[in-house]
Amino acid sequence: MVAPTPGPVAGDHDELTVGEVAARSGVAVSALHFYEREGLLTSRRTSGNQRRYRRDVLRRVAFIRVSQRVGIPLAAIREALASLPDDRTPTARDWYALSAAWREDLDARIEQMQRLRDHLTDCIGCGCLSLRRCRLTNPDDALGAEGPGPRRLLVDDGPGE
Amino acid sequence: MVAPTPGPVAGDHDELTVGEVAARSGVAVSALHFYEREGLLTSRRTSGNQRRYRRDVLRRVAFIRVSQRVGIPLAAIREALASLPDDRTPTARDWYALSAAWREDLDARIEQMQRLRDHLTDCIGCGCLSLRRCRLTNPDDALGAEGPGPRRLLVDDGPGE
DNA sequence: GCTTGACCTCAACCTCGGTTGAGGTCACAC
DNA sequence: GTGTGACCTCAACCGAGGTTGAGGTCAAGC
Repeated sequence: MVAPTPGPVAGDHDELTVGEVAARSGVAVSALHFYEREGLLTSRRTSGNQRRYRRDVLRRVAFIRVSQRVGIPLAAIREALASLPDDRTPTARDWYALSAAWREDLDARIEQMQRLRDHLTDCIGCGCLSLRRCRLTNPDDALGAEGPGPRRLLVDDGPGE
Repeated sequence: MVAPTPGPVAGDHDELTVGEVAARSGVAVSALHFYEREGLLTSRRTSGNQRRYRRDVLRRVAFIRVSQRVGIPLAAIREALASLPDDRTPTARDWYALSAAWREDLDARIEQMQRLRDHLTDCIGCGCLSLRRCRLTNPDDALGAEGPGPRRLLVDDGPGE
């Protein structure tokens, strides 16, 4: 069903068809089209209007999926990828700079999660989760990619309870 | 704008109106309605069909927001909350059991992120991100609440490159 | 030269987590 | 008893991140 059929594969070329990219990356063709529409990928077109990708598209797609997996929205991934050269295959140095930037973001997220883990049980158990002094309710992060809804989590518990 | 207006507040009651819950939790009234429709919250109705919440709804809402913040979908939060007694105010013990279950999930997520962080730079830089042996591409987690799309991240890099 | 599967575009639809607005009711204060 | 603001329901809409399907083209193999 995938590559080793005797169908039309680009075979020995060093450009990849959209189907090949899909098979190798595990991402649906429709998603690759979508990523291209959204400006995360680019492709050359053949005379017959079919997409041909440079091999480094695989690394781009991998970067996209890994980034999404940790909760980074596509818009932010697009911005990050925009720092890569569009006209040539990015070097290891290019990728290094990119991933180093992500590292900071990841560090912050990990720290936030650890804080959450370390205080979840006692905070929920004792009721302070709804108090303004609780560390969990303090939106002190600058990740900018949290979930939907208001940025502040909880603000007040009043005099009661 | 919040509680101390001379408007209609439930005041000294120990039940809360939807507006009071919204003000104290930092969650919009529309979101509270939504949570109730989705079965995450319950309320009593007055003779005039208005919602009245027990005070422990604040802790429920806090739990919902904290959980969402780490990427847990509402459906999973609803299931977790279903383990709380619906007819009485949950005890500290009830909450403890709930948050303990979340802890495991959090531990797994943190570990996954750390693995990602520790291998992101070298994997992307060296190109192994697209290789099947890469640890980042290994979907060995059992979190069940990852992003959309295929669960496997990358499967193959072929003989080239 | 024809078949067949991979490819193309475009529009519609989907889930999630809500928000917005219309049209109407409730309840507290004066 | 009337005004005002908080409340009610219901339906429509939003943005993110895609998928699905219709209708048509391209290209490799026989």
